[in-house]
Amino acid sequence: MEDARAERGNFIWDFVQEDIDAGRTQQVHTRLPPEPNGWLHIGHAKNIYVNAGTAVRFGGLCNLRFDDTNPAKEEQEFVDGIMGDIRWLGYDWNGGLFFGSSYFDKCYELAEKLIRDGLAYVCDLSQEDLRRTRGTLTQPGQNSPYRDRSVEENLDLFRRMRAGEFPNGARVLRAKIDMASPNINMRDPALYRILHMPHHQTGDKWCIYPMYDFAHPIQDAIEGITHSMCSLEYEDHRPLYNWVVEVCEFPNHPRQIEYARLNLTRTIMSKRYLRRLVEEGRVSGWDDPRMPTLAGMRRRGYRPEGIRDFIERAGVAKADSVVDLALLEHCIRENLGEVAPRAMAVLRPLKVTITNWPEGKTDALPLENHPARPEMGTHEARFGRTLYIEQEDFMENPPGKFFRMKPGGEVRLKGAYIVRCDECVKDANGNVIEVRCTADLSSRSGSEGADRKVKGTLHWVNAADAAPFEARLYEPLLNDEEAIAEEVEGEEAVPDKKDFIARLNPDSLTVLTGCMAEPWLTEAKDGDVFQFLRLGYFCKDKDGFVFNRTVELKDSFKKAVK
RNA sequence: UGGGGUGUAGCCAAGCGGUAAGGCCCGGGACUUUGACUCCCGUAUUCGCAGGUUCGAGCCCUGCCACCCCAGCCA
Repeated sequence: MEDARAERGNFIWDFVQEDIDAGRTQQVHTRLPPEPNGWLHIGHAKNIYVNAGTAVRFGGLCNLRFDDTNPAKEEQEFVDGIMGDIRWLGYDWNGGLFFGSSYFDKCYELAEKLIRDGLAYVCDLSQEDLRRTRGTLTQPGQNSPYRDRSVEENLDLFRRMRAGEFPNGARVLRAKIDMASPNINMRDPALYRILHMPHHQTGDKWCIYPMYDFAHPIQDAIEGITHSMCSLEYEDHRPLYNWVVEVCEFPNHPRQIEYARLNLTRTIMSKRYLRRLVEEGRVSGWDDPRMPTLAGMRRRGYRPEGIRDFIERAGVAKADSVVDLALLEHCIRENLGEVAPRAMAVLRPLKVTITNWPEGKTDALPLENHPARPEMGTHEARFGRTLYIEQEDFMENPPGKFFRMKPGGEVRLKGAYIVRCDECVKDANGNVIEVRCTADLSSRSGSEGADRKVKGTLHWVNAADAAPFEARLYEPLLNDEEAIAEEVEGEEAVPDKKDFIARLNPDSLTVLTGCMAEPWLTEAKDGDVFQFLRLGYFCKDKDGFVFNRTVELKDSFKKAVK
């Protein structure tokens, strides 16, 4: 069954298979081309799945190549973080680690070749003039007055661009294609721009940098990439991609294949805005548990297997889509449910006194770490006269079908005894502060009398052993479009969604204080995840615990106790 | 009113001329030492719309409609 799912293909694999069958592809070779201008988010996980995953599927190679052709936006911090995240997700770059910037010499050389071949020219038009002469969506552009410069003049100018003789923006190297092309990307696109700025890899060696459209196909071709997967917005760039590969006369011609990027409901997936959240201090960093970054999800306790499963189940296609967050949560829950040890803790303690249990006596009870996986062993819970249960697990005047603790009712305390609630004690304000119960001593779990059925089972902790803890409950970073629309600056009738201000759910962070039964929990390592029965998952984090309320109760129960 | 794409259930998504896979969500039931988990069962007479071809169309043809992307010296 696992195999059936793993074998389920996608349209990209069909293309690759066709190329293999037709003999066009010997060994599949793909690449991951992250731009080091931010940390990876869940959307990048799809790109990794598509590219690295395709290499895995066909027993091929995958390179990691940082697409760092624009020093203005890129930083070393991000290249380190990205490598860690890719590894964490479970992928690697068996084809090698590369930097786009290490091809700057080759790009330059090819640019000169294009000039000599009459396929590129130095254009002196200002940015504004260039924009104006490019034409519009419906009108063709006009040839640049510099379009027919001689090869010698172009070469001279281009070399002087490289030598740093001109200021930023003074000139640009353009491909000589067709200003009347209906595809605007083919209207003599810029190949090189002047940018006097040090680069995190090449320092101040260069003051001209190749554009993505020029550099990317060159990098792919040089590295022997057979299939280059990218998102839909590059479809219009494919003719240019092919043009570059052809005019540079590479023997290898990679095939660019586009797919729809991942969108998730209520989730901000724009690096630009995630970056803004970090820079404005609205979150603690790229790894804030509210962020949709891989680092943030890792801190929330999401496991890479769950994320991979999600990406795979969401599918790869060309239709624009927005995947329901519920699918991600389902995959995470399913994965965590399989691997997380069970543990008991109480978030909002309510004191319970077992009146027929002697003061000072404790009973050590074995609890399974995982009900479906006995090999995970057991741990010990100590039962005593004074316990804590969840405040929400007691109701003095419950509606029907309330299976938890109520006056006169019986419930089982998980792994221990069936207890009957005799009375509750209230404070001056009428709040219930203590519940007094009688235990059925013959009903100890595992004993003869234990098979008596009661409808409800509750988790609990022994007051004497309970260790207080704090956990942060985060809701994911939500992008509530209606609420956000109110915050849009300006008064545009139809604000561009790119102008929406990312904002945090005001209730997105709550600090919970509770009691945990098992001291071993506090000794857990960072990243360890535990399922707290019925409540959700805790992940040990560098700053304490992060709590995910991923277990939802059925509506039928919610209605019953409403 | 240019070009490139995409439209199959509430959300994803298979389908490649032979009579609509699967997952999530939702509903019902069984089970249950947590109402979770697990497990069954159910959920598109119909594939953006309209014609046409065919014994037969989600798949082919024609026309229309809707949505997304492109006018950075970003990627």
